[in-house]
Amino acid sequence: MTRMYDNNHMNSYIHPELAELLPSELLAVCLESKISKGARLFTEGKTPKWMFYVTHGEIALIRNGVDGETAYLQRQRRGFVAEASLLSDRYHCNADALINSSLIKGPIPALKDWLSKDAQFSLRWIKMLSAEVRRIRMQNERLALPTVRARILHLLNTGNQGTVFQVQGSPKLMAQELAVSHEALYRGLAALEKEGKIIRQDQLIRILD
Amino acid sequence: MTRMYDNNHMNSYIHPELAELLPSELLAVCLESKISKGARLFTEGKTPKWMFYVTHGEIALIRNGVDGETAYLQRQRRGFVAEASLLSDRYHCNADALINSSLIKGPIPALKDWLSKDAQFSLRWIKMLSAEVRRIRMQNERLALPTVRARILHLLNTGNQGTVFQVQGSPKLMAQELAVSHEALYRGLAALEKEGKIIRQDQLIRILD
DNA sequence: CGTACTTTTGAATCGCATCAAATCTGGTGG
DNA sequence: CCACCAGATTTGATGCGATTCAAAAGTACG
Repeated sequence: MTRMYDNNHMNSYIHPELAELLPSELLAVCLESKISKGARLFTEGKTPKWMFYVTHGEIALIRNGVDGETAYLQRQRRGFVAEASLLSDRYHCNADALINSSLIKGPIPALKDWLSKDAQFSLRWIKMLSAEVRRIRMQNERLALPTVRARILHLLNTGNQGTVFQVQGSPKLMAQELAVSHEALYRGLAALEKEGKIIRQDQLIRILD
Repeated sequence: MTRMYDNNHMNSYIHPELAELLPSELLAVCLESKISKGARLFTEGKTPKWMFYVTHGEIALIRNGVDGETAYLQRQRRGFVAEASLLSDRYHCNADALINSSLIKGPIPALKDWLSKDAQFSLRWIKMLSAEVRRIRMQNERLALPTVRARILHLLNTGNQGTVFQVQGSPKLMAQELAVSHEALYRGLAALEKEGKIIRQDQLIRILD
């Protein structure tokens, strides 16, 4: 359950986002790895050694509250995890695999090294972080809405461009992302569908009007 | 009501955070400016020309929902505004002054220029953005909590180190930050005080136990 | 075919938003 | 200095919406 699989040098062809972001020399020292459902990717307080990029699966940043209950800081299905810890001397939260996942990891010392000598790479990194800031701010705005209905509509309107919204993972995960109970989400979606504002088809939600 | 005051070259001595972050040549081309309560600092869709740093006052990032109601993406009393738009070709939201405010602004082309040639500056910028990402993620975690009580406790426990929490601005603004009604916040604080978990003294909240 | 999980509906309860009103506060001008 | 006003703080009452618990129906998978 908590075993890490073997590491292998990665195949850059299949990860365009990384290939565009990282200098090729850096890409060459990145490794592919896998992690099993339930395993811990890194631990709060430890010194960051690797940057992670999720290619398949789902990784969650987790903090444990005083009561022992777990709070999700971020959930990542495709993209960076802990990109904000790159220059930190310690991780600020735990990261667990919610399902079996595939990752690419890059050694942080080398990353820092390149950032400090390759200003163009730094610029790209800044751009990536800026996009992340905007994304999280949007999520903030969403969670500040008082009703389930409003949060759903906000997600449909801003989570995706165009008239079709793709549910990431499952409706239950979507409920967690909206910080509402899954029952409330199901009811909210059903209400919107009855009103003719959306049409659900499997993983897709068609937005009308 | 919407008049901008004159600009002046800034006095770097009084802003240590900026002085540590920016190269001195960049600091030299920054300007001080003031903005009146209610005035708009920048507008969604426009091309970013200036980076802003709030020294006194309060600036809010604002998006208008479909119903015309306003949603707050960020509120800044001291620190950067729109730091995530530095490399964007357009602002992603509006920014208004909630009260008369003092700002320092730096020209974005010069900032970009320096970022692309001064890797150490880029590193510091990355560090600043990373801290912002962590801060907003924390706020996310807070808003995901279902009850007013839990949000208050989360803010008290994480919003500040140590046993004393300083209310930023006013309790009403604190309520908005927690996305609860001010009545609910007052009641929540009163309940916590009656339970002996906190003691309120003006702007300070002493956390017991 | 059974087991585990998801989806859905139902009912009870609780907390919060909202509306209302009273008190308190600081600031302004007469 | 006091009268006044605008806003903040506080308390109360009501209704709605969401959580929670429960249970049924649907679905995937070995």
